[in-house]
This record gives sequence, C-alpha cells and structure tokens, in this order.
Amino acid sequence: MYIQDINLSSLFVAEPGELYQSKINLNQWIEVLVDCPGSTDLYTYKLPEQLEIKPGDILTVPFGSQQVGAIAIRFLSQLPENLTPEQIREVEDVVSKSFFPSSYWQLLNRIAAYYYTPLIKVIRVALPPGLLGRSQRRLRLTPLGKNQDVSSNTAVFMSPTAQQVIQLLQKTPSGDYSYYYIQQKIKSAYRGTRELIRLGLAENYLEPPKINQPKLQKAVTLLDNNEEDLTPRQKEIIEVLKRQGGELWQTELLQTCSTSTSTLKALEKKGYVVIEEREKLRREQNPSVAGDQAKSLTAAQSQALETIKTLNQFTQVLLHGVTGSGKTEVYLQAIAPLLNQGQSALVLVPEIGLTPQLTDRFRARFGNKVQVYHSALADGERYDTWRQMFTGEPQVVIGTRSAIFAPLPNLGIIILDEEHDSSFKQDAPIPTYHARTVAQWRAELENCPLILGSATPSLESWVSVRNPETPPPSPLPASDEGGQEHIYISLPERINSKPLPPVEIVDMRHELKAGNRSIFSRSLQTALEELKANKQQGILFIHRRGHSTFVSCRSCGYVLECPNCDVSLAYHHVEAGAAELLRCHYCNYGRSHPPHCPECSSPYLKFFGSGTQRVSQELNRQFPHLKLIRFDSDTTRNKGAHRNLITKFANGEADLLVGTQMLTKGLDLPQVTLVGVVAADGLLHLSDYRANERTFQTLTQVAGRAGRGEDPGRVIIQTYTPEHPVIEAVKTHDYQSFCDAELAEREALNYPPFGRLILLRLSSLDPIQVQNTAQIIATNFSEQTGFEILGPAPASILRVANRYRWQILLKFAPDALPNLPDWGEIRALCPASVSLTIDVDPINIM
DNA sequence: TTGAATAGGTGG
DNA sequence: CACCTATTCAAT
Repeated sequence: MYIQDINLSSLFVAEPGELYQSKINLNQWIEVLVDCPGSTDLYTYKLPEQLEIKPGDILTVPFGSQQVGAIAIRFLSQLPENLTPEQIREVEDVVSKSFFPSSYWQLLNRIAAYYYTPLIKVIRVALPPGLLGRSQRRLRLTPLGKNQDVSSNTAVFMSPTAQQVIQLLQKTPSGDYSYYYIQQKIKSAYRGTRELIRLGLAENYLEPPKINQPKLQKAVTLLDNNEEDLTPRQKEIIEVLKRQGGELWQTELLQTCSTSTSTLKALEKKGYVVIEEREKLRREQNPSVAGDQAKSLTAAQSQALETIKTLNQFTQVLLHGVTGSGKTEVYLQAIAPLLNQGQSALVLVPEIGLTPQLTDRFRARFGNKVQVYHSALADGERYDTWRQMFTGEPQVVIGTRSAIFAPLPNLGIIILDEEHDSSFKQDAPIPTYHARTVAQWRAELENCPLILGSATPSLESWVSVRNPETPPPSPLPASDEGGQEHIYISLPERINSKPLPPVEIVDMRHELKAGNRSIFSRSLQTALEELKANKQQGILFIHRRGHSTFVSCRSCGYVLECPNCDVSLAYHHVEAGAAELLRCHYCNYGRSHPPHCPECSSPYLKFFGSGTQRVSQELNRQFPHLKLIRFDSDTTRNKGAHRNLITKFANGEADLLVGTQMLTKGLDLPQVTLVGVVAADGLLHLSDYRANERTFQTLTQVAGRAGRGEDPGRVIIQTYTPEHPVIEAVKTHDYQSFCDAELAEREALNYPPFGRLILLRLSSLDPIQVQNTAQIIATNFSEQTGFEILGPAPASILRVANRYRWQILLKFAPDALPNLPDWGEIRALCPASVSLTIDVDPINIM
C-alpha cells in the first residue's frame, strides 16, 4: 500500500531535451499520482491535444465525481492490459509546469519511505498550498430559496431537516455552503438537501479547484523614440519613466504623474510606450533595512569560516558556539562567496516570526537576494516566492521547517540555526519529518555542506561528531568514500571577549522558610529594583502563558475542567471591564469565569499556578515604576506583532520583557543585563525522556540573552530543586558534563541517539474502541522480534478535543536494521473510527 | 474526498 | 417489502 510498490527511482523527471522526443514517440498516455488519500497507485490518463504535459508537472484530473490535483509521473506508450481506451479520461489542465531536478525527486521518495507516508502526502508538504487543488461539492440557494420565509405559514411545506438546512443557508449572505460544512452542522442533512433541490429552493454545483495564479498587473515600458510630437503633459510622463529606469507599474505611474489611462493610451498609440500585463511577485511587506558590511571576526570565528569555506562537497558540520559567540556572522560570511559563484543558500530557523532580527541582518547584508519562506506567509506570497526560486537566481532563502523543500536548483550550503530546537520536527500530520534529517539527505543529494548551529546541540548531533563509530540512525548505508563527513567546530567564547553571565540559583524553599511568600525571591526583587536605577533592561521567563494554570474551589476543592479534554482550564485575565475568561490550552475552548463554584456554590474560587499574566500583574503591584511588555502567544498573535514588541523594547520603551519559550529564540538585545527564570521546575518535571535535555537547552538559551552588550549580565533562576543535575549544569554553563551524564542514561535504556523509536498514536471519539485497537495491535507486534514494545498506554492527557488517545512505542536496537512491521497490515487492524499516526523518531511522546 | 452500492434495521 | 441509515468501496 505504500510507495515501495512503485519504482520511482527510475523516474527521472527527464531532462528538457527528452521531452519533445517522447511526445514525438506518440506517447498518448500519462501515468499520474492523484491527490487522494487511500489511492497510492498510479492512474493512467489521456494526453489532450492542446496541452503539453511532461512528467513532474502538476495537473488537475477528473477522478470519480470530482476534480483533484495530481502529479504527472511518466509517459506510457501502451495501455496497461487491464484497461481499455474507453475507461481512460483526459487530463483536465496543467496547473504548474514545475521542474524538479531528479535529486529532488529522490529526496521526496526517501522521505516517503523513511516516514512511511504515501508519496503524494510528501509532495503536498513540499509544494506551496493551493497548488494541488480539488473541486468541491457545494449547495446554494436559488432566488426562490433566498426569499422563502420558512416560519411563515404561506411557506412551502418541508420536513424539519430541510428547514434546518435552508435556515443555515439563509444565514450567510451568499446562501452557499459546502456539503461537507452542512453535514458537520446538521445531522443527516443529505435528506434535507435532497428535498430542497427537489423543491427548487437550492441547487448543487461543483466548484472547480481554486488554484493560485501568478498575479498580473499592467506595466508601462518606455520605447526608444525621438520625442517630437509630444504634448507637455506627455513629455512629463516620459521623463518620469526615464528616471525610473524605463519601466513602471501602471498604477504607480498614474499616481506619480497624477494622470489618467487615456493619456497613457495616447502615448502608446504614438509608439512611445508599451503597456502590457506582467507578473507581479507578491512579497511580504517589510520595513527596509540599512545595508551593512562584513564585521571583523574573532580568531575562533575566522577559523570556523575558513574551515567551512574549504568544503565543496557533502559534509555535516556541527557549529557549537556559546550564546553570543557570533554564529550568524559566520553564516553570513560563508554565504557571501557562494552567491558570487552563482549558488544559493538555504537557512532554516525554528520560527521565523520570532526572529525578525535574524532576517533583518540577512537583508542588511544581502538586500533583495534574501527570500523569506514560511507557512505564515499569505498563500499568494508563498506561491510567488516558491515560483521565483526556480529561476535559478543566486539567493538566500530563510525559512522554517517546510523551507527545507525550497526548490532551489543550485544549492551551495544548507544551514540549520538552533538545530536542537524541537520545532524542526513535525508532529502531525504525516509525514512526521524532522527538518534536520531531511536536510542531511538533501545536502548529501546536492553534495553541499550542511551546517548545524547551536549553543546547546541536540544529543543526536553531538554524538554524530563526537562518537563517529555510533552513526546517527539513517536509512542509508553510510557512504565512506572520500573526505570527512562530520566535522566539529567550536566557538567557545563570546565576541569581544564578553564573559558568559554568572548564573545564580535561588532555592525557593529557603525563601518560604524566611517568610517570603512572593513569587519573586529576595534576590530577584533586589535585581529588579536596581534595573531602573541603572537604566538597564531585563527579561523574565515564565513557563506558561495565561494568568493561572488552574482555578479551584476553596470550599470543596472542585477544579474547573475543560468539557472536551482531560485538563484543567487556565484563567485568562483580559483587559479591565471585559469578561474574565477560562480557556483550555489544548482545544481553545473558552468560557466565562463563574462567580460561584459550580459544585458547591461557594464564592471562594482561588487561582493556582502562575502564567505570564499573573506574573505581570504581580510585577505591576510590587514594582509599579517598572514598565513591562508581555511577550507570549497571546500578545503576539497578529502579524508583525513580534517585531513591534521587540522594537518597542529595543527602543527602551519598557524595562522588562515578560514572556514564554519565545524569548529563548534568537533575541539579540544588547541592553539586557538581567535574566530571571521565575520557576525552572515547571520545565523539569515533564515526564518524557527528553525533559532534561529540553530543560538544559531552554535555560541555557534564556540565560544567554543576558550581558550581550557593554554591561555585564546576570541570571537568576528560581527553583525548588536546586540540586538537580540539570540545574547544576546550567549554573556552570557546562554542556559537556551535562551531555556525558545524559548520554550515559540514554545508552543504558537504549533511547535515542542510541536506539530508534517509532510511536504509534491512536485516537478515536470512542474510548473503548481505541483501547481495544491499541491492545490488538500490540498483541500483533508481540509475535515479531527485533524491537521492544512499550505500551499500549493511554496518552498522558487521555482526552483532547473529545478524542481519546492511546499510544504504542516501539524501540529498536541501535545497530540492527529492524524487521519493520507491515504497516499495511497494522492499518487494517484499525476500524474506521480509530485513526492511526505513525510517528518516526518522535520527539513529543507525551 | 465523494458518490454509489450494499448491508442491516425498522415499521407497516 | 418499502424505506431509512450506516458502512464499505472504487475512482484511470
């Protein structure tokens, strides 16, 4: 059922020359992969006369009763035996003449095989959204239906379901919804819809796939001509055009000259200009940045740069640089010569919205050669950026996880910044790929270097350079020919010889004993007091957003819970006057905060646990003179909000930045001297095998925000378990000893990077059915050998958004290529109501 | 995904 | 048996 059945490796996507050849060879048919779950086979279509189609093109084809997206795979000169010409339909349209090089196809195939995902789904993540369109069955009201007043007794008689459907449709101005939506809203709606159609109140239609189109705009181009018969007004326009390099968008020209199209048309008639439609690239609007020059490097930086510059084939480099050691400058200078040689660079970062500073630096250095590509772009922008990459222009693409698929034809280098970050791993939907793993394959296929940069490398990357005899898991046999494949480069010091900030650990148990019941230790309080006096800035790190993590009744102990998930509701304090809100952080359910306990009616409801809001309130109370900015996913929801908040803070409009995880990622604010962690324990006590690693990384990263400028920094971490080895390691900035201890533990239990994991996630609305299915699958596994089975076990939060979740973890020995289960068979064990996701190399196993 | 076919259930 | 509803299957 998976793609191994189709041998696509021979599948070429052919070189340009061959294509015409093929056409002349009277290929009448083409095999395509259709974008439909559950159909991984190739389907044969007829090539229409008027369309020129080649393998690799993205198509629209009729499939059953609908139109779906498809990818052309290969020509066929003869029909397969089981098909007759009458059964074959014609390709509907060519959506995009894409032209992936063959290494790109190999990459997609490898991902499909490794992550047990149908190839079409891999293609879907690689393409910008809206290219693989599909038609939609919709229902709309006829004029008669729009004017039908159901409640009046003059109305046509109809059944209750039909009434429901027509009322739903009448609520929207267009009177138009998809069948799918109507069926979600109204149970057994199809009966009602049929009735409405019969009564002539509604009609059903097939909406053709909407596909992104290049945006066309009228452009005016100046032609060489002697300017004789021109009116003064026309001369003026020609002058403006000349000054702008002979070409302008019509709208802009009209605006600058405050003229009208008729004047332009007159000029066109006289043969001075041409007006024609040109493709306009939609790009994200960004404030322009001043240019800058390469900075001088420290000894360690130049050594790193020299090493990287000599690499001209696939090599994986771990660039381990402490926070503030200037990794970005090394990236910039490594990329510069490549661009001059006509090659492109791909830079992956954890979350682009969080790093406007990084993109700004790239823009300042490389100007418009920098393209930003990530899922938060508007579809049109994303599509245009993607198309633009095919041109082969040397460029730098900065993007998040999915940018690893950027179709750059001439890659000279791939860089993963903050490579330890877990947002490089996709949890859902499938393929559950890790951008680092994919980057390794891509760099290998493109034969270019891969730079993994981090102050706190993942144990996987660390092991791959430190113990070369234990290679990281890879479905490929390690190729030994030529050159060293893994290199370790260290930047052990901050630039300008700044020291790493000292880390003070505060034992909160002592604070309580000493009578301090505030959430801030005395030490942190003093530091906050001093902040304003010294005109310095600080960062406070809190593990959670919201106000309180749960609300409980003081009389009976009742905890307010989410009706859809097995978690307590978090309290969100909204602006004064607005309703107080309880919100579920898993399914986003919200309700108002009740005045009394729903259980015993006691009015004494108490908030427990502190989030960013609570801490902000507390700060305002205790330190009213400190101005603060809250920085979490509540306050940064809008586009550009990160940049605004950071700019405000950088301009000194606030003294303190209060926020969550986002603070740890790539902030470079020289004025920050103080970093406080309100409670380190919340991070530490998460029960999966990576909790230690993640805590170490987060704390080290957040600590690294302090003391990057002139003034020395300091870090205060509050905890109830100061003796914890991770806390100790953070205190001494000792990555090495943390690693040694952690690796020993992982090795003993065969956890990654020493063993491989595959997690099966099962979920269903029916609690009994998931549990049974999980049991059946696990039993089925137990007959096989070569791996260990952990579970089945309920997920740590059994129910999320009303779905019950169970999981089975498979652990494989490090060396043995496991006898993998037959996933088709496993899937067959799942009833339709239970969904199964296979997560290869899972990171989140909660 | 969706429409068609089919199997299973219910009331007349 | 007619009618309704849920489930399964095929699609080039």
